[in-house]
Amino acid sequence: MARPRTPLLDRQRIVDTALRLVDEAGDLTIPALAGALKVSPSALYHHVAGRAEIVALMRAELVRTIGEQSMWDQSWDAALRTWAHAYRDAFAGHPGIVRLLATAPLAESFMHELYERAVATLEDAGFAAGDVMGVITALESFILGSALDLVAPDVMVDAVDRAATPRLAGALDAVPAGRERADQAFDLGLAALIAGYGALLDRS
Amino acid sequence: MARPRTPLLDRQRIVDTALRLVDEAGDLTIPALAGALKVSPSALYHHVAGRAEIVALMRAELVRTIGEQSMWDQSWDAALRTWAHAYRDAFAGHPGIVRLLATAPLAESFMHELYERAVATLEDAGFAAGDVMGVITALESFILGSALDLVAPDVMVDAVDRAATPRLAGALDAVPAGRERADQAFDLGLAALIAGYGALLDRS
DNA sequence: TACGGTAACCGAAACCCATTCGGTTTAGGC
DNA sequence: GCCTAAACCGAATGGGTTTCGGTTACCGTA
Repeated sequence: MARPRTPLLDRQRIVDTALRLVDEAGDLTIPALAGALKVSPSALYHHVAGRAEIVALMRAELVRTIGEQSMWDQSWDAALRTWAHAYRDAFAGHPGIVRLLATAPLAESFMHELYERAVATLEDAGFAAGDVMGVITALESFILGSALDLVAPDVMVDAVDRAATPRLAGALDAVPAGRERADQAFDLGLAALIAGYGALLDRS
Repeated sequence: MARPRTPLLDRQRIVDTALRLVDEAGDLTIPALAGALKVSPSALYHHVAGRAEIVALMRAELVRTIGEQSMWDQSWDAALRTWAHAYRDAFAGHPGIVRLLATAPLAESFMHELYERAVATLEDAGFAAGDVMGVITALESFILGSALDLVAPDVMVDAVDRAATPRLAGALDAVPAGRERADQAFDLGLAALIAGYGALLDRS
């Protein structure tokens, strides 16, 4: 029980296990992670600087899966649509992680390639130079907000007072439950946002 | 040092102090809150169920300030615009709080009145019954995502490699710093989203 | 006015978490 | 073969949330 003949840990194994753990448990604690790796908590600190770095690695892993798709050789609106869906699907695939990532900046160095291509696509499509980052940022805000909505518990339809708020109650009756509800809202919002971008483009 | 002649605590004082504390310190801990109230940590538990309830009360307080404004006696698009700005301004006024609220559901009972009016406004404007909640949800997602963007640290312009990602670097040059950057992106996205909603309305 | 129940506080303790440090064993370069 | 550095463990530290028992004060009731 000292140094093992073959290493038990490496960064990749830590990240993979952390992702799995967050998916299952919904949160990330060092003791639980160490337990899943059959290792003492302190052993982790020989491979990562701390919990914050593990979260950063998880985000990098997620972003890597997004960047693997090639989407920028389409029209700007199709590209944005594909990007947004890939982005959100990555979150949807690991529901527990959104909470962890929401409280830390999205934009980091491993995003730069992605941004480069997005900027090029939008500028070439004719968006004003001063608008391009705004278009990207607003879309990202919508995606992240939608990812949070995705993991939020369902609105309790039964909890609304049908006498006090009848029209809300009626509107909720027309809404599906669970994942499908969030999906519909996301698709609707994404379509509206991109339609609005199109109108912006026509004016410039 | 037992029961004081006049109570030191009540829920309102706890919430107010918690809000102030989050604004100043950026996070909320029971010891710090108790210290600010000149009270022992355990005393808080006679007035609130726990930390989670304090966070919920803070959200309720924030939402209350949003709901105080009357905005629903305008056209639907002006109403949504006013609502979105009020919503986000509430977050912007208490930057530290976004992080706390992002990790918990938005929709709670004290939101119902607000939703009722929003639903009525949108339905009366002609939105399809099946779309109304989606319109509201997508807008909220955008607002919450923008609030997170607001408190996120600035993209480090110096950190982008101008040789590797020249078009990103150029686009960032056209972007202001700090609060103004987030404001621009929010205004752009909000305008686009509502324009897209308008197109949706025309089709139904 | 006396009394009993309840409310508001404190202090200590229990438990969990992230992190650090010293100790032990092994791998790998010279 | 030796010596350094690496990989792990165990214990300890410090901070966080929450619970519990004890003490004093308020308040309704007789």
